[in-house]
Amino acid sequence: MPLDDRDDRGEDIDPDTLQQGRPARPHANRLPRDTAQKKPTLKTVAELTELAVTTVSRALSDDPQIALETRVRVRQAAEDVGYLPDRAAQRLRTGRTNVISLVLDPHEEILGYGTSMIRGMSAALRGTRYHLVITPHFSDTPQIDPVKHIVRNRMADGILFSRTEAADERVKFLMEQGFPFVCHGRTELATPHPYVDYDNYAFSYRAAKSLIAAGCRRLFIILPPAQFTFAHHMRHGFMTAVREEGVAFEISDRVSLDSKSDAIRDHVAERLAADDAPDGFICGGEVSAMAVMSAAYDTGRIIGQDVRLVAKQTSGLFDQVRPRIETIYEDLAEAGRLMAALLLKQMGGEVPVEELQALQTV
Amino acid sequence: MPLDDRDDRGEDIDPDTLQQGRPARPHANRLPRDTAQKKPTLKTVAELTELAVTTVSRALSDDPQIALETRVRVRQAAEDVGYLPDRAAQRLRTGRTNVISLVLDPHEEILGYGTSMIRGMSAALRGTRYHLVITPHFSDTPQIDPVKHIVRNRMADGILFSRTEAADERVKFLMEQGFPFVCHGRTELATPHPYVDYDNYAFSYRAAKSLIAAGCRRLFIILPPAQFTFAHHMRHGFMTAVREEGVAFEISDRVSLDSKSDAIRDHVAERLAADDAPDGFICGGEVSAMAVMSAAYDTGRIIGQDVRLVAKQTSGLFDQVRPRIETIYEDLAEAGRLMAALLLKQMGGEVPVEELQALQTV
DNA sequence: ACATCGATTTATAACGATATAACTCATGCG
DNA sequence: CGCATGAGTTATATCGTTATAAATCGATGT
Repeated sequence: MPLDDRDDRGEDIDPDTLQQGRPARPHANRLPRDTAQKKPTLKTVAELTELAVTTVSRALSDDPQIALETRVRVRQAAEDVGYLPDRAAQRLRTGRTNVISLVLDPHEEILGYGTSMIRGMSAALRGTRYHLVITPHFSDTPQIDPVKHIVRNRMADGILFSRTEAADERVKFLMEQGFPFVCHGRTELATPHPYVDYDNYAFSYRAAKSLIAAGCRRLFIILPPAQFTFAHHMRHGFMTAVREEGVAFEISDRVSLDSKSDAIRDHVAERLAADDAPDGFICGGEVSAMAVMSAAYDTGRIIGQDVRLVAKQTSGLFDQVRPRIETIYEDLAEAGRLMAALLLKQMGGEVPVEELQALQTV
Repeated sequence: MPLDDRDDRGEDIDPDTLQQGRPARPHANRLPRDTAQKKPTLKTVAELTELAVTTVSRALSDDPQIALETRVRVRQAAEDVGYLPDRAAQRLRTGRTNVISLVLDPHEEILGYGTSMIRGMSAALRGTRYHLVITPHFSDTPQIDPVKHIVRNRMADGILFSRTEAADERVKFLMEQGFPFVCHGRTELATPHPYVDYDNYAFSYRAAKSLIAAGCRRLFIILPPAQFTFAHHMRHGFMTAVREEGVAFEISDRVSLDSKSDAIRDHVAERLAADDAPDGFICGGEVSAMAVMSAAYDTGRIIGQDVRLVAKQTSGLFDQVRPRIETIYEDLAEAGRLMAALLLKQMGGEVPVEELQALQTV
């Protein structure tokens, strides 16, 4: 790899940083003396060192064929003129972008979601040649659109995404294309694929057991929309627990974790007002948990006494929510770290797909 | 502009989308017949139409010099083979990236913040040649690092960012470089620059007036860290109101909007336990408002009775928070829309800087 | 008939990097 | 003395696009 252009070590102090009145001219020279009227390229360094462009290129990528002394000299010259390789040219020639793209739906439920995950991914990518960029995607267009766009335009060398569906088009597409990716959540496709998932079966199993142990006799669970694989996992864990214990239950069919929070609140409030009102709630997300809490409040129920609630916690939000509720933590920063790590591993060379799968326990 | 590569119209139905067992081969042919063993380029289209590469290029960019009939023919042929211009090559040749970069700090306070803003920006960019990508930045490294990186490596044609400081290094740098940008929030630099800001003076002025009108006699405001310009605005609005009304007040010096929410809660709880406890709180952010609420709860205060709270609302969170609190809304989606629009205007040609400044009223 | 013009189309040269193959030139060995 | 060896360096071609200048050709005007 040529000059490490990732960390902008702050060694170039602009002396004119304080000159306010000066009109902005495009790409004003950064160096005190007018060494660089325009951006330095390999040619610039080549002329400076009286070597061929090719030699400079190889020297900068630490090719052992180039004499060590030459490599040092070139590296020094390159740094002197502030040479940075042109990403576009590198990309055109090599087909590599040095970019990893996270396709993220800045959905309401995303609250802490994206944040922590991004944090983990950035951490895992720090020190590598790769940059993380986020491509926003909104649920009003097909999930696969941004993915196709990235692949076709080679906007990245690898893709990360979440909200994986049981028959995920993105997974199919990327597998076909042989394009590196790791997704958060599994599919139910026959072909194995790389993923990082959280044990949502265990989550709702444990949540249900906990509610029942606390005395709840009618459980209500709000699931993700059915197309997401983890909806099945959550349902399954929930069903196993309620069957084992033989308590009444309901699975919301009118609202999902992705519903507007007002809709969730209204629906829950309605159910709470009924004769057969549930006394225990399970929410796989923070927004829906807030909605359940407001519904309880609005109908005069006290959380922790009249009704109980177990929610999945992915941010620090519930640390400040009162009354306190029971939460089960999903470490999304770790998930992000893992996803990026597995992607790197995958791009590093042929790896059996089993080594690219990870399940986070609750 | 050549073929619109933004919207992946879903016209290519992969017939083998269901073939699971098939091993993934890199960039398998998408078309039924093996027309394209490899990615089609201008050359491909040129051969097909028996025209020169140059002609095809110009035809696709709707050059009036090319006969209309030819343009139509070329466009058709390009579509037939699924031609998409190579971004890297375009970028190398033209120096344009067709990318706009939002540098975002996925900070805790960001909750709804980023989400809405991104939504607005995406909306404003829809239908243009530009793509929005988000470059995450964490507060443990200088704010200017990712900006420098983007400019030096020409990772984008324009930059958007938030959390503007009074003497913002990024603004200075970008002005010097003549690089297009719009920031959320103003600086206090002498040079005027493009920005979109919210009237935070009015926010805290109105918040304070409202609390006083409701009977509060000792106001407590939690400000952003002092380096951010809007900290000054908020302070000023607050001070004006309390002076006009002659009530007691305190400005938190131990915690800021960026403090960990636990720290805010502990501090507020401490103040609430004191003899001279405040009875009215103003929070410029959602996380800190939650912290104030939990502190009130933990010390046995009832929000809306014993103490009051006015918070800035940027997401739907407070719709579900109970008891309800008074909020003042800041429309971040609109801010994002505006920022992107002003950036486009700026990149479109020389525009007086006054036309690139916007202030959102409360 | 010939220069000129307008409407099209095209050849050529970049943009900045790297993969490939070829070139130097001193050294070692038979 | 000639030739293979190999370390070190370099020339050339190419990635896919577009800016620039030039070429083609029938039609027009004098």
